Amino acid sequence: MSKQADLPLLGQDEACCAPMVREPLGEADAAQLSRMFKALSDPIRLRLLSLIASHEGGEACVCDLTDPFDVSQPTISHHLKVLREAGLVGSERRGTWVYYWVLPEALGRLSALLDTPGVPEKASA
Amino acid sequence: MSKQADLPLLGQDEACCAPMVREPLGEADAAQLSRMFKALSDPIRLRLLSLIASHEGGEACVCDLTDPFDVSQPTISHHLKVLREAGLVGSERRGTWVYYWVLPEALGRLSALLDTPGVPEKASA
DNA sequence: ATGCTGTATCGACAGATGTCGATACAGTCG
DNA sequence: CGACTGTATCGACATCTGTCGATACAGCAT
Repeated sequence: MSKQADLPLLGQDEACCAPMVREPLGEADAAQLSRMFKALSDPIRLRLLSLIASHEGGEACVCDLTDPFDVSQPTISHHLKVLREAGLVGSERRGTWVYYWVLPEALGRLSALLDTPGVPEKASA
Repeated sequence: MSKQADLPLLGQDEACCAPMVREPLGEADAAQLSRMFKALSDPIRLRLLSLIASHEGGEACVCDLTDPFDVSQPTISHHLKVLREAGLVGSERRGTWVYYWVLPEALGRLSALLDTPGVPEKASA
């Protein structure tokens, strides 16, 4: 995590949305999107994200997120930071605990990008 | 991010599909999905994928995929291999040229995973 | 066969990433 | 205040990743 330090956070506003099946990505869009996908490219981060997203109330305390994994607390903290800096989650300290929640717009944009029009895709029953 | 060499290709069949907002990912699913996201975590691969996906006929020759980038031909070949081994694209040699196409099911599964029920998400007009 | 073009593989290297233990910081509770 | 718990940062390290030039391989053309 060195290059990209100067980027504030990933904005919730930039980056294209149309399915990539429609038109080629520009360099800038690709750069930004790739940083979000990179945040999803680790199994622990993926599980963290799903734990947060599926936690009741839509948010989870770090204390809930450390136990399920076999890695150290600093490592979890590091992964949470990556998710946060990718713009995928938000966080806030409330008293003793720090809470994380998913930013649905970010996930939604990635989902839309990967959407493949024309494929049934299970008709989310 | 270490073990994974022994995995053949990413199967088109395993891995969960339900939005991660619904329930936490298991370790196995997370591992497989993370490898797909890792393939998307590079700007060049993202642009390659979108070039392939949006190319007429749904497939593109490597010869069409090399020029648009500032990197060497071996590097493009490497990135295409990563996409292929992640199960995101298929490829075939036809005479002199090698063609790549997107595997919509794979993208669709990732899209579904990231889908955030309850967010308008632009109502794909 | 010989050469030529398109694509893949190899070996090497700089830089990025995940992990850890140690430690600093933030709040709460005696 | 001082001790204690929860979380973040730091520095170090092994491994992984993207990139290159060199080269091998595949198929067409001469």
